[in-house]
Amino acid sequence: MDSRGIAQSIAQLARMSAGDGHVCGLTAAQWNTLRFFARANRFTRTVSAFAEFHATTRGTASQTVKGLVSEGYLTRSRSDLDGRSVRFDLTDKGRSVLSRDPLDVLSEAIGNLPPGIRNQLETSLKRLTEEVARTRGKPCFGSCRLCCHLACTLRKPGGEPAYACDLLGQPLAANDLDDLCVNFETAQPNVTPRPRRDGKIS
Amino acid sequence: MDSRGIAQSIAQLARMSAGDGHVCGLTAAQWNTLRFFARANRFTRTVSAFAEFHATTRGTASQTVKGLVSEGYLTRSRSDLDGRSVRFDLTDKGRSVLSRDPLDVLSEAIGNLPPGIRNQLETSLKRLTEEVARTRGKPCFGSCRLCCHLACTLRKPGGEPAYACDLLGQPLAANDLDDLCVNFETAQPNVTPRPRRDGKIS
DNA sequence: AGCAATAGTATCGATTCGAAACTAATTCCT
DNA sequence: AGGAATTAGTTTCGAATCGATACTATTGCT
Repeated sequence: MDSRGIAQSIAQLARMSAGDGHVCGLTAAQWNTLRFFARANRFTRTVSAFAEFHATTRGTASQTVKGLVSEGYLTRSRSDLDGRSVRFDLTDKGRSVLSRDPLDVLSEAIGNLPPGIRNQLETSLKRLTEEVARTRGKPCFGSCRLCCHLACTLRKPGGEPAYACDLLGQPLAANDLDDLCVNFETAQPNVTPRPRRDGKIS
Repeated sequence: MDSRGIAQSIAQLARMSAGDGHVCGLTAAQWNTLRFFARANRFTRTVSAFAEFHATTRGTASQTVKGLVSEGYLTRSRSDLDGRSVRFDLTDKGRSVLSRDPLDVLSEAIGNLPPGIRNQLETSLKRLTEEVARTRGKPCFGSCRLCCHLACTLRKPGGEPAYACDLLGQPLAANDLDDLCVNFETAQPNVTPRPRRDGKIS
């Protein structure tokens, strides 16, 4: 099969797995939104970040989020650091409905792959995502663990390491490190970082 | 990353690559439709097959196809074999616009993968597609070449082989063998074929 | 203080979608 | 052969989605 065929099979796999929509009374857009807010770190659980992730406009994203708030799947709270910013968090109801995520049929199929194959798949997908994001000029949403902005300091030898985000100047808990972040940038030499508006650093 | 993360990255890759819609004046749904009719064999270029492939209803599929016909990307012709059936074919205009397919950014990224990695990716995707299709009870749309219904007869030793579809009882040209087919069934032992309504055989 | 950029919201029109009703052709069953 | 059930495709309607645009409020820069 040629590259185009493989590209289409990725698209079809995503379409097929996304479900027929309307599972548990949620639309496809709402499922995507919940998945995003379940995986994004606290700097990233915003309307703007979700809009960029979901390749839509802020207006559309705002509407979808508003619907989920009014139905009790998300809570809305203003940011202390930035008066413009609003953060959205999953409620217990939101978390519990995600246990019936229609995308799980794909997750399970992936879980059935042999570990080596699965790792290879993950690596390939990461590479493809980065490459497409680069040609599109869009951010690529990785986790802190592989991000060039992750700062790790060891208080004392043999003790617990402390993490922080270099870009935002904010501390990171150990279980924040695997969550998605808008500000992700691959930790890798010989890559000129794309221009970006800075965070709350000054 | 866990299986769920990989599943989501497949979904995100598809979303990101599908483009912001509206490229060349075509919507995302229209692009998907053109891609399908460009890859499907003549038994499969129908509204019903496309609806199943695209995980939508026949009504929606019919509307999208109707729009593409009226804009000159597809032609509509009734089937000789089945008076109910209608076949749609790409026009030259349809073929030419596909050369600017926004999905090509992903195709190119895939083309940049090392051949071994690309083959591994293709294999994994095929396996995942089959597994998801099986749990969903949906057909999986493969090409004749790997289909259990492909019949190959050799007229005379050393001559050109002749192909046919066992299920439909129809001859297949050599360049039909790589196209998508609704009736695809993996050629593989120890698999009980799922129940299906038969084709035009009798 | 003044201006530009950013985060989020609201509104409007076009498109899309799913569900259901409908026509016509075919197949199944007896 | 004849009638019921199935299948292919279309149409219509209402809800949801989306993109574009305008708007408010906050922040950053000078």
